[in-house]
Amino acid sequence: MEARAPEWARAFWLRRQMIDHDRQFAVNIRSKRMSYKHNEKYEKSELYRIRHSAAHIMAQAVMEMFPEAKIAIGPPIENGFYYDFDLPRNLTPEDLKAIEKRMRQIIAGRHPFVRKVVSAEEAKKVFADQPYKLELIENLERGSTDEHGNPLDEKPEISFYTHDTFTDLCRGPHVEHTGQINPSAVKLLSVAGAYWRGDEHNPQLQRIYGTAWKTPQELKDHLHMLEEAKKRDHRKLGKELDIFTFDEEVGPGLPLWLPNGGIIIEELEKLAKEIELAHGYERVRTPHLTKEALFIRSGHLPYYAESMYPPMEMEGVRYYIKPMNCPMHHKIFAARPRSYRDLPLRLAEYGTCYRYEKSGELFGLMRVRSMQMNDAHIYCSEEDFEREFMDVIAMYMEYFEIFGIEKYIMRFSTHDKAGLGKKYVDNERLWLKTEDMVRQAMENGNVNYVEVPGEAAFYGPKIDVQVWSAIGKEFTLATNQVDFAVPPRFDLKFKNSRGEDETPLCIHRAPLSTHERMIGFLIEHYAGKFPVWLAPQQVSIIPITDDQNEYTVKLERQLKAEGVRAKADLGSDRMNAKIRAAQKRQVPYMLVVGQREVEAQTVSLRKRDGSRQNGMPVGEFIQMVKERIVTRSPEL
RNA sequence: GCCACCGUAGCUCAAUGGUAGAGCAAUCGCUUCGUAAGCGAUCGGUUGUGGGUUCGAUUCCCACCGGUGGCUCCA
Repeated sequence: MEARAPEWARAFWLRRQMIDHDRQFAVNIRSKRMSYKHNEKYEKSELYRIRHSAAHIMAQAVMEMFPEAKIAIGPPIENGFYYDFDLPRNLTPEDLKAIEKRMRQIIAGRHPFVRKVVSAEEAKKVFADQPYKLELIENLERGSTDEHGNPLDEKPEISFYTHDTFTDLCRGPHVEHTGQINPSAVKLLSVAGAYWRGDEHNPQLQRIYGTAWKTPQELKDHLHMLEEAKKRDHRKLGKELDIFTFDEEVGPGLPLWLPNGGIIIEELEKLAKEIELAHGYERVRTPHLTKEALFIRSGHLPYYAESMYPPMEMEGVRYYIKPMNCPMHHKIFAARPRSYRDLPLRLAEYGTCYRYEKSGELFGLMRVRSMQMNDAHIYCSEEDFEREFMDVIAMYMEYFEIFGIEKYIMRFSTHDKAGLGKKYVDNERLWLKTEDMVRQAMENGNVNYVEVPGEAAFYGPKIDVQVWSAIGKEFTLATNQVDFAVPPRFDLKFKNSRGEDETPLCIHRAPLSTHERMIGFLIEHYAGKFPVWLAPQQVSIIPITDDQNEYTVKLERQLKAEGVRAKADLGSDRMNAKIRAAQKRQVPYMLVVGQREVEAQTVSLRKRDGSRQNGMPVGEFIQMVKERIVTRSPEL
């Protein structure tokens, strides 16, 4: 008999895998305040000083070009730096070239960076006509936040850094003199709009992004890496591999899944159904439309209206297209009286939702307006909460192991005080309580996570799994959310063992994200080389001459009968061209058949990695493919 | 939504103030070949859409649509 060790316990070897070292993101596990984007090691590095100094040099060049420019902030970032300016006119690509050229001249001057601690009075005098700097100085004076808007514990010193003719309010550190920057390892990349202090109600500034390295070779390598990343961008691969398309007349953010994409969706749903069955979920189905009343009750309308498609009116009643499935699932819970014996009730649905994302936020498949969520709602008592919550985490692990997903961070997204009653339901006591429940569960399960305040859902805290797209954008893939707020609004109740009414907690979870984001992510994760079970076409059968056509068709029939996605390639192309075509489509297996194979009833197997196995008996090949498919093996 | 840039054939790209070409793909022939492109022919575009300037606009200007890089926002 099996000891009923919590099923999720085995998953927690994960500890060491949590952090993406390549990105130099800091660990800062369980640190309350630090964003995981901070990295002390980076902040102490020479590269950081080089980039920080390059930002100042760029600001000098811009000030020379526009003496009336107002300067904002210019920090180093991952792989580079930026500086924000308020300028009399918009920058052009030619301006960037001129600024870059001027930067090289300044660098050649070998100007020392000189630090000077000043009083707030003095600082204000120097920056009297620099409103953004004045605002920063006032903040420093109050000791409330640093230049990133992060809260500070103690009142910091106010310091200036001066090189050549340029002085900036800055905490440093910098290189000793501009000559320590290699002028051929610096490059300005782009201009972008950016709101002052990241708030869209503030004026928009012009941000210049640049990159800087120690050597020209490092710069070259970095630019090369950016090029390589573009090649694995799901928007490019998705087109090349015929997975999805967008059509101007259909609308932005509304993907059309091509047959190949349809196959991947089917496979993912099959996987989800298997795993959810094993974890005790039941499948339900709900409409895409509901009356306004439902979303008023759920509380989505005040908090979420901006992201919803506008209502449509029929016979005097307003209907909304659903942006999420939860309210309907709540109604299924409420469809009949519930006993504690019914709990935990786990309702799953690949629900289709529509959200009106702002046009500029759309991003290929990763951010769309129509999506199918790997959704489920778990209704449970408080006592069952930890087990249920961690069972979802265990499910993440099961999936991530199948996909070989290793680079991610679990983000514990909590509320912040400022958002209470605005972004978040106004019940601080329950926020603190449920956050503590999640924290405890994660600690007990020994799962690593990073706590980030201000990222919670409006109804409760959550554990998000953060991943990065090929070109470095961060996305939430999976999510596991606590909801203490909505079940009471729906008046959800169950009879506990003492015969009393109790309100269940609700866990919203989406381990496989949405089809859209998951597949966008997987395309990049695999660089288009899907494992056999997910590959839209698994086998291409290629005759060497027309004489083998009959054998080729027979093989195709045989493979299809075994559930293998095989296709005979009978065109008039030469074998070599057919192989090339299959390679470009990333078909895992090519079966080349000539006279020898027909006679021996074998196949010559070529895998997409180029490896070959000649004279393989047909039965042996079929067995191998089926084994790969059934076990969802990552092996080719 | 905001700022900037971009939009030529299914795809990748070229060209010009005098209405556009190439390669690949597709189609049709020829070729029958042993592990990443055989040869030839044909087809394919009101240069994203609408307006304006001009004798003439695909090229210049404006608006809209769509995309890209950011900001804001998020599964």
